[in-house]
Amino acid sequence: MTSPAHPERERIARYEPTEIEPRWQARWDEHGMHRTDLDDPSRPKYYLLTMYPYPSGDLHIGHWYVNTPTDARARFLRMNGYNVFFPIGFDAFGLPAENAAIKKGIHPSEWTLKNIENMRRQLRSMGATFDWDAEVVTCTPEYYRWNQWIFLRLLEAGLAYRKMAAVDWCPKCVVVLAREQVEGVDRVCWRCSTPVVKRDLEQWFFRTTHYADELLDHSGLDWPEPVRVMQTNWIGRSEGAEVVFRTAAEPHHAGGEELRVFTTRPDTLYGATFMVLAPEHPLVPALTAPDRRAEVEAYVAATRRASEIDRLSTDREKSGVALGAHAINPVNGERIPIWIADYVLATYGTGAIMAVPAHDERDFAFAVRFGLPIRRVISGPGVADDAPLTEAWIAKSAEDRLVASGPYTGLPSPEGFRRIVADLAARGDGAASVTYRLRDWLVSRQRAWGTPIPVVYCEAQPSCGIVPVPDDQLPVRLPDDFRYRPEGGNPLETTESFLRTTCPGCGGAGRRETDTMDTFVDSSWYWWRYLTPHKTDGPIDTALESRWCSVDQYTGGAEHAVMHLLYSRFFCKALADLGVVREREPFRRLFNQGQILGADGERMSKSRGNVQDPDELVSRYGADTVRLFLMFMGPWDQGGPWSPTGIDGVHRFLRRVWTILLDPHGREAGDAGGPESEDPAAAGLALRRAAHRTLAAVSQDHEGFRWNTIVAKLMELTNLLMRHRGTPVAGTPAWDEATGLLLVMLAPLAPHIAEELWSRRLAEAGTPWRSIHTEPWPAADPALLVADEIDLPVQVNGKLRDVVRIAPGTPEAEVEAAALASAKIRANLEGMTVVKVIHVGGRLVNIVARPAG
RNA sequence: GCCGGAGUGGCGGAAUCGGCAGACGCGACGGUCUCAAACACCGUUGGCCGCAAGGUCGUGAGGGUUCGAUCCCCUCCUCCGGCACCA
Repeated sequence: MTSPAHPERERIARYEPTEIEPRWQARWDEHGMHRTDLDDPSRPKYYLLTMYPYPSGDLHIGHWYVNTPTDARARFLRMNGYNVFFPIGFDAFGLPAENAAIKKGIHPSEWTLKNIENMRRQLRSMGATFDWDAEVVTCTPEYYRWNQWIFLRLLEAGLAYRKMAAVDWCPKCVVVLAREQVEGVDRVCWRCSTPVVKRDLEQWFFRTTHYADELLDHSGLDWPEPVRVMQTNWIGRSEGAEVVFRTAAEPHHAGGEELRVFTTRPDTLYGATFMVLAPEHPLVPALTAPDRRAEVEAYVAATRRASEIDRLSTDREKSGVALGAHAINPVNGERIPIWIADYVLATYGTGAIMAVPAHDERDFAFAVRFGLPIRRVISGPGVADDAPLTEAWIAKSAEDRLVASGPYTGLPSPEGFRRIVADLAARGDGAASVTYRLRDWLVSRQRAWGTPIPVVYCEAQPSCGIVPVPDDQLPVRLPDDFRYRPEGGNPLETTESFLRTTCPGCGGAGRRETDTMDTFVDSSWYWWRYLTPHKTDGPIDTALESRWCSVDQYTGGAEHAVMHLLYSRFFCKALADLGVVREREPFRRLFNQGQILGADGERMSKSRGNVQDPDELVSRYGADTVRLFLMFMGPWDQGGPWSPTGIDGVHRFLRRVWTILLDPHGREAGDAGGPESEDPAAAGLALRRAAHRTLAAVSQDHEGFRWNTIVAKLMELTNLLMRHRGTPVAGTPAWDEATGLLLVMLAPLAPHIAEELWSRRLAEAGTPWRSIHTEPWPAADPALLVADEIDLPVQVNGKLRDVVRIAPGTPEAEVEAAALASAKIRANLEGMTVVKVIHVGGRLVNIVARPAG
């Protein structure tokens, strides 16, 4: 590297990020620069939240992709005068720790805490401004105690309750399986390949449906439209009616049982030609005729092996079985057969539908498959009332009207809807009703590595039943000594020290609940805990919550668009109603960054072996280069497969900045004659203009998280400075202004190199050190943003033919005259007649012309 | 399958109130420096035709609206995220 032939380049030290970066990180720590004074009233607050990571063991490049741009925003906002709170923590309960524990025979807590230790170190190497004093680790009793406290409050409020629900069960491992543990189309256990079965268990739920309508309301939230749409569809509000059918008497069944169906189209009630129950519907056994029993039971068993995604696939051929029973249509007394089919879900509506094949696609497919009657009861304008149907007729127009519907025949469809519902309601055979696709949140997990659900089953005689653990006995701690047994099962069920307790009600024998909570519970309120992570007399400091919430900006992956964000919104509303917090919405503004995939285009995971280790890149290029490269790769919301191609370009850019700042007068061997001939004053003005244009654009790009274009613009400015290096412009006040702005603009993105060069600049000027990260973000000078001439494209029939140079504000007529005067344009208009001239002010002129004659 | 998103040079991407497609970077090619190489710096770089001037095609495919479409509408293809026990 030291060639005597290059004396110029030896004047400055080489850019050595591995030397610079740890030095500044230590200095920032010493100065406590990133500890937020939550009580500072002098500056406006800004709560910047990034989704906390799962401590999987090693940081991969995806963590950098998620966190370093957010850190750039934190730094940018501080320079803009905000008191920024930017905390970090660990989402520390979950399945991988249990898997590791089973594999290595260690306690999941040991595995988790070790991972956290390593990840803290790696996170620090980003040079991110996390406030580590606020750190939260959800697997600590200090944290999960308050999960339990919140659970108890929800229980008291009737927002937590128990009911039966089906789980996927591996009979061989004797465990409940997560969805990702059920593999393949034949749905077998990931460990032992045993076919998975459904098992019904009594489980705990949170009543998210209580807030369904409020959750549909996203007003006042600055969230990406796709997320709002996905949540709206997920909640899936449907307005319709419940209609009460009754079962008919059969040799095997007395009849008269109520069968409630939910329908969004009560106006098609006369078209119901059969009824379909979910195979899990409680009346199925009673309704099944003896000669159908074998077939029905086989079908129910088969359904319980299928996933919901398969069941709802419209791609698949419809399947089902008739029960050999009938229902009576309340409007016309008609007997229609009752079937079961897996496309009807027990968890939606009433678990039963009236099938109107003429006007529902799924029912149509089912009727065709099984030869069931299809009866048109809605027709449109210009269509015969009995026109045959080749597909379901779904609300073709506002003028649709009822046909073959008894007294309702001829009514417009909406009117028929209202009248039929009103008449059913008057007779007690139905009522208008709203159903949601959203289900209550099943929070029970049959796992050992999670928050114990704080209830006790009293085993005294007489029994107190299910007794909540009193607040003063919280936390219910996980045992330190549980063992995963080779024969499987939830270890909590066999850990006597945990299991055996006394009933808080009567003091008699009691058994602890062994279900733990879904880890989404942890992540549904962690941002409040960041404000006071060690508070012991409650989960949340209300005064700080009032002051700091809602979160001003939340950033995280789009994979959380629905569940995590919806659960968090549910928690916020429930806790607001309980008086624990004041705000009803947790996150005012949301941004979804994309995901970095492995080089193979698949999600990065250890098992796939496609994980990119950032440490390696950091030691080779430095954190600043890695940060900048991730921001430069493309739009932040896009993500994409990992490829290091191009990281050298970003590194070269930083080296050029280094060279420009430390050696402004140097020349490189390959430099051309250079712009010495240029007028230095004019060049200086051009430089200032470029710097201020860059500043204006960069400031704007920050608001939209457009890191890639910020970096590109800084590169352009740098290229311009490079051209003036070694010319009389270098070292002038214009040069100093431009290089100063460059450093300030670079500071949020590449904080170490900016700080280093800034400190040298201050030292050279004899000014005492002040961190560049406390510099105020400058405002662009509007006078320098206006160009003194514009190159205006001129088109003929939409094709670019010439460019004319005009002064801004030139009157339209003059611009058009100039365009028409151009020799190239005249040549293109040869033999043509100008039809019209379209002039988009300051943007372009388009001359529309036709062949003459 | 359903819901949501994305397809632009050899590669990552830029430009969307409908107005110069390809900014910036990688790679490649040529040059300066060097005994040489590396580094650094300067220049060229969408395809096709042309010595050039210039022309022409071109933003996943096909159609439409418009003076003008990467951008709006319709149909289709591919990939990514989610689908309720991964986080």
